[in-house]
Amino acid sequence: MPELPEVETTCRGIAPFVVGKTVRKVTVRRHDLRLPIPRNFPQLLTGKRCLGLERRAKYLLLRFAHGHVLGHLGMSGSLRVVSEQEPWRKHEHFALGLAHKRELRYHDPRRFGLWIWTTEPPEHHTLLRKLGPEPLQDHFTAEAFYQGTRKRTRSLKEHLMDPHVVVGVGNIYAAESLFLAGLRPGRRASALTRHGSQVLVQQVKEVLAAAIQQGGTTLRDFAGADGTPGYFAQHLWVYDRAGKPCRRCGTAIRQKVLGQRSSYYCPSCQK
DNA sequence: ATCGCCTCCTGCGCGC
DNA sequence: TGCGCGCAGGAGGCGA
Repeated sequence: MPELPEVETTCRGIAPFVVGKTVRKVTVRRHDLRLPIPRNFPQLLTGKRCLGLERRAKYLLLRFAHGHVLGHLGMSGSLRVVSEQEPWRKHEHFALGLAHKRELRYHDPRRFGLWIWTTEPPEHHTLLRKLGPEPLQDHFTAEAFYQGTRKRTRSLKEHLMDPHVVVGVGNIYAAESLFLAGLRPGRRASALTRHGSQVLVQQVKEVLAAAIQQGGTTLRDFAGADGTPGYFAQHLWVYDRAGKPCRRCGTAIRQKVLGQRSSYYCPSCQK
């Protein structure tokens, strides 16, 4: 299940097979994702050349001359490039036929993902309009993050995971960056200090950059476009380690639910 | 505006 | 082995 590094890994992995390539064929087996795949997807895309592929937050944008495909992998979505001969797996919902008898296949057991068409500039689309800054860009600053936490009563972790505050920080990387910043996930956001924000923002950037470099995190079923897993999981400090000894001090890692999501922290290393 | 809870869906691992 | 349960990497939508 993808967070920003997994989406970025996917984006980079499929780009060579997609960008500049003409869509030969569109096959949709199931339309009923979080939002329905448009019925006219095949007519819209067949014979059209993909002019660009980019990631915004955890969304993927395929640019065509007449509009954009806007995709999101949800909790369990993944894309891979396969030979068109390859038998369809369970939960593969659509395929874009590409050059050299290859196909881009979308797999999503839980169907929380979405693939839609938009003719507006994608940044104006309802789903993208209100998103916060990209964490790896310079305008995601400690000062801006600090200001956003003022008077916020929810937990620091929920705040960090809010895509309107900053995009791409999901449950794993929120836990990891809070650990590395030495901050407890359950503290009120408003209790963050300027210095705390400085450290946290720096750690968010470092953790995400490192995860991208490692090809993302594979917990259960994430794999890059060629099916290879990511290697970040072996570096996790706290995520999914409840009861296990802290890798830094040996204290048992604690688990606590915040905003309906499991949160993990070291009660000794994080204040 | 903000918060906190609910929801969508399927699969997996656990305890009995 | 089989069942029921809780939980899973996201995020929009709701009522308060």
